[in-house]
Amino acid sequence: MLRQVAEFPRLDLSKVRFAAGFDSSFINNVQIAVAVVYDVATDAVVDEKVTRREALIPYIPGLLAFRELPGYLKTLSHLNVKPDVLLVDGHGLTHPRAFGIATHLGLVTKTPSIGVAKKPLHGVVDEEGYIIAHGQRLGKVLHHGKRRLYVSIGYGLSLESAVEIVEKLLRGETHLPIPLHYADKLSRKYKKENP
DNA sequence: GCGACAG
DNA sequence: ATCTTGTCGC
Repeated sequence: MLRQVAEFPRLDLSKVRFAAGFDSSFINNVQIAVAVVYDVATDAVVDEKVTRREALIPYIPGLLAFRELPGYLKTLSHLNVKPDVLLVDGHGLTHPRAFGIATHLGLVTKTPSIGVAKKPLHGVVDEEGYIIAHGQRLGKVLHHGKRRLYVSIGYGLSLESAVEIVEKLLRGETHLPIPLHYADKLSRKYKKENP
């Protein structure tokens, strides 16, 4: 059971202008960590950085942050635009220990964060699509086109805000919200051009 | 012991 | 995540 030791404040969306998406590609154990900052006000990418490093830990379900977080922190340190919110490929509180990679990144950087995963990891989904984990509604399943997205609180915001932000960043043609979509594209492109 | 298991 | 060809469809 999760003891609520953190607040899940509702965010003033008019003050959430820069949304960053974090994603990784791998060449064996070399992580290519990408961050793309999107300006919600002008609908444009305003910053993007790529970083490479050797991942020291293999992928183990539940321990994703141990493998990928260091790369994200390194990439984040190179950004020129400071994000208002962080979108991470993976889960936040809808995690066996209520500490997925989105939560980890948000806590370490003291920045509101959201987990956006393509597959479920923990918890049960109720009739309304909410993901119940640790006795609370910590995430929500969003249906986009024919696919689904598992959105969860990362850190520093309410589930309502997390969902509101993700839905605002969804575009008809893409599966993932734009910042993550661009981050995914950039990481693959970088890998292809820099074997 | 068995099954589940983000990226 | 990554390995991978053709193929169905807008």
